[in-house]
Amino acid sequence: MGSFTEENYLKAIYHLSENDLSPVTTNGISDLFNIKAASVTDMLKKLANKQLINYIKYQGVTLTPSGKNTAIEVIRKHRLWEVFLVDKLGFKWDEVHDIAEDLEHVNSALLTERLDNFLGNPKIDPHGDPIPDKFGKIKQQKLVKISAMKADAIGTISGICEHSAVFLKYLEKAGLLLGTKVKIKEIIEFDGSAVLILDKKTEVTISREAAKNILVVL
Amino acid sequence: MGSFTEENYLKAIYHLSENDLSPVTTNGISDLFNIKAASVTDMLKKLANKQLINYIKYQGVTLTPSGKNTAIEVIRKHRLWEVFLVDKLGFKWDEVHDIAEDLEHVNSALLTERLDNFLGNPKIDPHGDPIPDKFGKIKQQKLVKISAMKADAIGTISGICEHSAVFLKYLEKAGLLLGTKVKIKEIIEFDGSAVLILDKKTEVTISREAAKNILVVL
DNA sequence: AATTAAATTTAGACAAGTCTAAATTTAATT
DNA sequence: AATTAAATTTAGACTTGTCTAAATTTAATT
Repeated sequence: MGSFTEENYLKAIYHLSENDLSPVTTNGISDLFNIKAASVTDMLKKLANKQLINYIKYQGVTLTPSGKNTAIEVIRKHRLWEVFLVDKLGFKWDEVHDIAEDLEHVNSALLTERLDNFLGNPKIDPHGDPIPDKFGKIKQQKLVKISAMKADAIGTISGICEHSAVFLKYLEKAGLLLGTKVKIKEIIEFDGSAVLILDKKTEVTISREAAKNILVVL
Repeated sequence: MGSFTEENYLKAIYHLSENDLSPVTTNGISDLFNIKAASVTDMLKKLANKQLINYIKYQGVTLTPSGKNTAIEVIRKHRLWEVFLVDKLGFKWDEVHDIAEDLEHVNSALLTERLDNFLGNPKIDPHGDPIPDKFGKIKQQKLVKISAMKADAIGTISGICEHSAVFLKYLEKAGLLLGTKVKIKEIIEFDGSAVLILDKKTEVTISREAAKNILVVL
C-alpha cells in the first residue's frame, strides 16, 4: 500500500484536474500543500516510478488508471466518513473536513463497505459532493453556479465550489443550505450581486463571489 | 502532536508494564514490533528527550505522567473504535484489532467524545478490556484466570489475556464468550486441563494453556 | 572472581519526504 | 527573434524511523 503522502498527492491531482482539464502543474500542487515546488518534483518522480501518474518533465502530470482508482477510493472514504460525522455524531458541515482527512487513510475495504451500508449507502456527502460507489463510479449531477443564472430562474442548492469553514459558516448563517429552493429575484448590474428568495420566503442578497461558489440543480 | 510511531511505542510500553511491573526492556519492545533492538534504542532516546519516558541506559524504561496520558488516550480510542466496529458495523471480535490500530491514531478530542457518547459510553470493549474514561481513569475489575480456579468454583467470563485472532475464533467456537457463566467441573491433574460447564448446560474441556488466558469475575 | 553469554548501545547507513540555493526550461513580451 | 520572467528541475542537505555490524554493559555460570 502507498503512504498517506502518496494518497494525498493522488487525491490532490485528481481534484486539481477536475477544475482545469489540462495537466496538473507542479506549482498547483505545491500551493495546495504549502510546500516547495522542488519537493513536489521529487514526489512526482516517485509516483511516476510506481505507475501512478503520467509525468513529463516541465509538462505537468495526469493520473494513470491505477492512480485514479486510488484517488477515487480515498475520496469515497473521505466523503463516507463526513456523512458519518454529520449524520451519526452530530458534527456540523464546517467541522468535518479535517477529521475526515485523517479517517480517509484507514485502509480496509471491508470497513469501507460496512460503513457505507451502515450509513444507508448515501449518494452525496454533507457538502453535496457525490460519493463514488464501491466500483469507483461517480454520479455527477448537472449543476449550475448561481452566478450563471438570470433573473427569475429557479433551482435547488445542491453543491458548493469552495469548502472553507468560513464560507460554510456564512452559508449556514444566511440560510443557504443544501436543498434550499432558490429563486433569483434580481442581479445587481453594478457588482453582480444576486438577490435571492429562499424557499419562497426569505430574501437574501449575496455577493458575486458567493454566487460563483454556490451550485444549484435547475 | 507525536507521530503514529511515538504513540505506538508509548502504548507498547504501557501494555508491557501491565504484565511485568518492572521497567520495560528494549528487547521486549523490539520483539513486540518485530524490529531490531538498535532501532528501539534510537527511539527510546527520542522519547526520553521529549519527556515521555524515563530512560536509563541498559536499565529499561517507564512512562512519565505525560507519556502515560498519551498511552491511555490511544488505548481509549482503540477500544472505543472496537466497540463501534462490533456494535455498529457488525464486525466480529476477532476482526477489529487491526482496523482499530489505525483508527486509534486519529487525533480529535471532539471526535473521541462524540464517538463515546454515540456508543453509549461503554465501559468495556468487545474483548472485555476496560475503556479509560475521558479523564484517563480505568476501572479495573478483579479478574481471575480460570487456571487459578479450583473444582466447583463458579464465575463469569469477563476478559482474556491473549488477543490473537486464532484464540478469539477458538473461544467463539467453543462458546467461551464474554458473559458466559462457568463452573469448574474438574481439573485434570495430569495436564491441568479444565472441564467446564457453561451456563449450567454445555460441557467443554479446555487446555491449561487456554485456561491461563481466560479471565472470570467470581 | 573470572569468564561467557545475553542484552543493549554505538556507529554508520538508507528510504521517505521535506528544504534551500542554483541551474534549466518554457512562456511572455518586447 | 531576442530577452526577460516565471515555472520547474537538479543538487545537496536534514529529520524520522529503520537497518547491520561492531562495541559495550550487565547477568549468569562456572
